[in-house]
Amino acid sequence: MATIHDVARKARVSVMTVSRVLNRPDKVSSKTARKIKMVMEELGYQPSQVARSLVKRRTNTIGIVMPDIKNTFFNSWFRAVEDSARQFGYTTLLCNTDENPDDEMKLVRTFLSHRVDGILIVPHSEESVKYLMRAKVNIVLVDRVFKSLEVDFVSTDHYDGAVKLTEYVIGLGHRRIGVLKGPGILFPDRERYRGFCHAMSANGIEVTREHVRNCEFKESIAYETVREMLQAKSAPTALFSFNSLMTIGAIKAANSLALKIPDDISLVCYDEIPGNDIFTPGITHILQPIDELGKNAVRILVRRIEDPNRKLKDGIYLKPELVIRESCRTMT
Amino acid sequence: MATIHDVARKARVSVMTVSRVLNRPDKVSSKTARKIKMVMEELGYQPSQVARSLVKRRTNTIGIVMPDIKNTFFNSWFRAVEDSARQFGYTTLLCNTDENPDDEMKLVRTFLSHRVDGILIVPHSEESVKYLMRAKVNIVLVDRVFKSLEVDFVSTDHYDGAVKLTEYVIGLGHRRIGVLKGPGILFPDRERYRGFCHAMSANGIEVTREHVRNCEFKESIAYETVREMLQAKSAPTALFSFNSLMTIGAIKAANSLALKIPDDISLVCYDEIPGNDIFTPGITHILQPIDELGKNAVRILVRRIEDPNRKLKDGIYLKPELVIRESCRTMT
DNA sequence: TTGTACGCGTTATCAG
DNA sequence: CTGATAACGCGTACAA
Repeated sequence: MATIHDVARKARVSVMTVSRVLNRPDKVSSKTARKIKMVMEELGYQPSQVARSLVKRRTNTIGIVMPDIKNTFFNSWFRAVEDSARQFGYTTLLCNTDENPDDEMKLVRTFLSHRVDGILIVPHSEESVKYLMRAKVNIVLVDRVFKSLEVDFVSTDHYDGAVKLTEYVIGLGHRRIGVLKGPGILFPDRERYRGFCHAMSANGIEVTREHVRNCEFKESIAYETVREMLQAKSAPTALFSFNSLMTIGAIKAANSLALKIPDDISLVCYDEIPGNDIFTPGITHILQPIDELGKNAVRILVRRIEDPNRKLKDGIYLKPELVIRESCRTMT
Repeated sequence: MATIHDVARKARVSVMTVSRVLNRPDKVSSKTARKIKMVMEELGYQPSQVARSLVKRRTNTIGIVMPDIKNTFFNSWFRAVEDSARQFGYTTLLCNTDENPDDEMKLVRTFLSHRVDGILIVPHSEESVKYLMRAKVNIVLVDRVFKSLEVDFVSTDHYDGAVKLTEYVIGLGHRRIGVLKGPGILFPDRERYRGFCHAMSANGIEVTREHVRNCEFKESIAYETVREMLQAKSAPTALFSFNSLMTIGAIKAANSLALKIPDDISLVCYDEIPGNDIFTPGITHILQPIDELGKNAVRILVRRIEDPNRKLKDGIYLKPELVIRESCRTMT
């Protein structure tokens, strides 16, 4: 691949002049500029970002660390991220952690060695975030917040979403509401549960242990759990699933028992499951402002890249939206 | 961020020795090696890939260019790609083209300037591919093949898939089969249509113009088209949709006319639509070997990176699979 | 308006 | 086994 020297030689000017038509086009006579551009074209010259990065100490890249791009939520989010990043002139490096802390740490290290200008991370472990902070890397946490850490973050108001969803279900007359939650390690999981409990007690309904289940955010576990719950004597009349995978497990469980949604069991969940707009019944769910989550994450990261010493930490919670479909029946 | 010089100074050795513990650990006494490693740890030193890239002329990155990561097919594919790329020691840069040739060209240029070691591209335009070839970049075409170009590629045998699917429908007794295809610009589109036509004529069925429609791979157009087709006097009894978006449009069209799948209209398609494993009726479809498509693309690209002068061009077509669900009725 | 000299962080070469 | 020196391709003073 041609270098700036090749261009300079062929155009019979110094490399500096070539460099200038790239960076300070006004500082070079339009005549030589034209000639140089021609030569660049002929040679198919593309300035080397790697050389440029070395001297400018900026790579114009940002690293994205997430659990799994196959998850609808994450790929939609990434799409918004890539679009805005590109507008700001950044290229995105992407990798998946599968919620594995070791991989997460390794990947973070890899990004560091690539000298990305900043990192957008949907973290699983606090370790990698702390590591990044010690390394003074520009970083924005997405979705999962660690309140004890002084970092920029963008997340959804999961508490609010859970309240909205729970109150909707309660409003329909349900009292025995089953909850499919995670192990309570991640921030969104805890917030959603907090929101659920709040809405319940605010309506004078007791949260019973047997109806609150840890499904590990896994389809298979949710499937078994729901099958068991629905066959119990005091089975819940409605289910609140905290995550798409668990929702899918729940639907399959209901199907396997030949229970109809919403006639036999009502179902609501966080996030939209794939195909929800196509098939019936559509599941009533909490829709996160995914695009905004992406745009804001990039906006905040770019601001920090441009002003690394900025004292103020930005942390925002965006409001989610209740999308009502046909998965709940009214209890009379 | 600490440099190799900082480490060298603090460990009271030359930078060369530090460099060696990273690259030729055997060429340095274990004693000094240990000391140096300690210092690296203390300083949180991460070797700079950008400096390293400059001298080695290798960035250990590969660029992925695709239409849209939100498409299930592409995000699954990318996942397989990222996994294998990482195993080979590469980090992935990812961007979306939305099938826009101008964006595609720009993004390709950006990747070039970042000096990626190779590019995996699901191309829309032949232009960008030619450009890449002229620039002598290592490149593997994925899914969309340009037969006139001497490039490595990995694709599915779309012809074979279309034949299988069409014969299945014909075997069920259908004769009036509607086709929702694209404009015939892209390779898979053309191959699928070729396969369809072959299967039809092999069974002595004429392909009628009115049942072959160009839907531009868009949900909205497919929706309108299918509504129109289904209301015609000699409406098809079965529909073959070439792509997920069009399939969704078709389902919505059938729903809007209160036509049941498969009772009133049978439907088959290429690729699995989101949620197909959850809802009923599941749509009978052609499943591409997505993971293999990803793994092989990386494998071939890596081989070319390691041996850029390799004369032989690798081109492989993987066989797709017919997945039978409940979206077709038998014609008696 | 254009050019010279140096540095960015690493590795390769060649001595010691 | 270890070190000095010269690249790698480009941008930034500072000169001319």
